[in-house]
Amino acid sequence: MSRLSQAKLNTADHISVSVIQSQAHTSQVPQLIPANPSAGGGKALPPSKMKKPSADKDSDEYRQRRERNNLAVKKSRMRSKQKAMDTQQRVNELKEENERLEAKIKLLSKELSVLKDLFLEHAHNLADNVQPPTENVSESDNKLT
Amino acid sequence: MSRLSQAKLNTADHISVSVIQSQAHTSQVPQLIPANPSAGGGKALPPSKMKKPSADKDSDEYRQRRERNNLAVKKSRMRSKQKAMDTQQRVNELKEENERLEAKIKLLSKELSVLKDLFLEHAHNLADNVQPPTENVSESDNKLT
DNA sequence: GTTAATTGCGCAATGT
DNA sequence: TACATTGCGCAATTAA
Repeated sequence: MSRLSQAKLNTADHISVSVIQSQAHTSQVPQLIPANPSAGGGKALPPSKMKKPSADKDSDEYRQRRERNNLAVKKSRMRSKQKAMDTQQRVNELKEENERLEAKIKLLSKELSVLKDLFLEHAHNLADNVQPPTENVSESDNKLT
Repeated sequence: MSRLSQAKLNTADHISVSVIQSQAHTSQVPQLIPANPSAGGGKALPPSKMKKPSADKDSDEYRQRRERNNLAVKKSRMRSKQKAMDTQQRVNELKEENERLEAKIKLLSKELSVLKDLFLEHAHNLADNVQPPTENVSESDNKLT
């Protein structure tokens, strides 16, 4: 279990915040947007327990960690996408392989069918001819067309 | 092409910003964090073109749009994940199917092999016996083992 | 033109 | 402690 805080917050409590990257456009100051404009009464969050009102986010170390995590995230997502593509590729390959195999089965079945027919034919011939253990094989045996 | 602004900004220009959800923990004020502390000189972004310094983000309509988009995003991501799972499932199914087909091929091949052997046997027998239209068939003819 | 769907990205919590 | 994953929201873009 996890993400409860966020989900609760943004979805339920409506306490989302947003910031912008500036430069390319808007360029404004980060703004806290209480999606709950109605909350005129109580302060949603007790400003207590703020160890570093100033530092913390400004911390050099914090930024480093963030940056590294961002890289890790990007990496992870790339892998994820690559994996998905590979899986899709695998599906295509397996499909082809399948068709190949089915074709082979079809061919083998056909061959078998032919051979079996030939066998039946011979069996009939034998049934007619193999009678005379002493002197068989005569023109009359010929039942084939 | 797209996302250039963001990529440029955060990655290259280092003008990232961050905000928090508050409540469950930190609960601080949104803070702009110029990853580029060295930029003491020029104002990165001309504060011009701010139509609504106050409203905009507070806009009721804005929140509605955001909320709708958030839902859409969630939906889209769910679908994406589901699709990935389905694809993986498909791979498994195809693999099984493949094995099934290969087994069948093996079986058919075996059958064919047997029948062919029988045929050869018969052929030899015939070669030995069906000869005497006149009387050539002699033991000496037997080249078989 | 509006809305929904996608997509890249950063943050934070959590997993390893 | 570092890196990897994952859920989430934002904004830009694209597709309906």
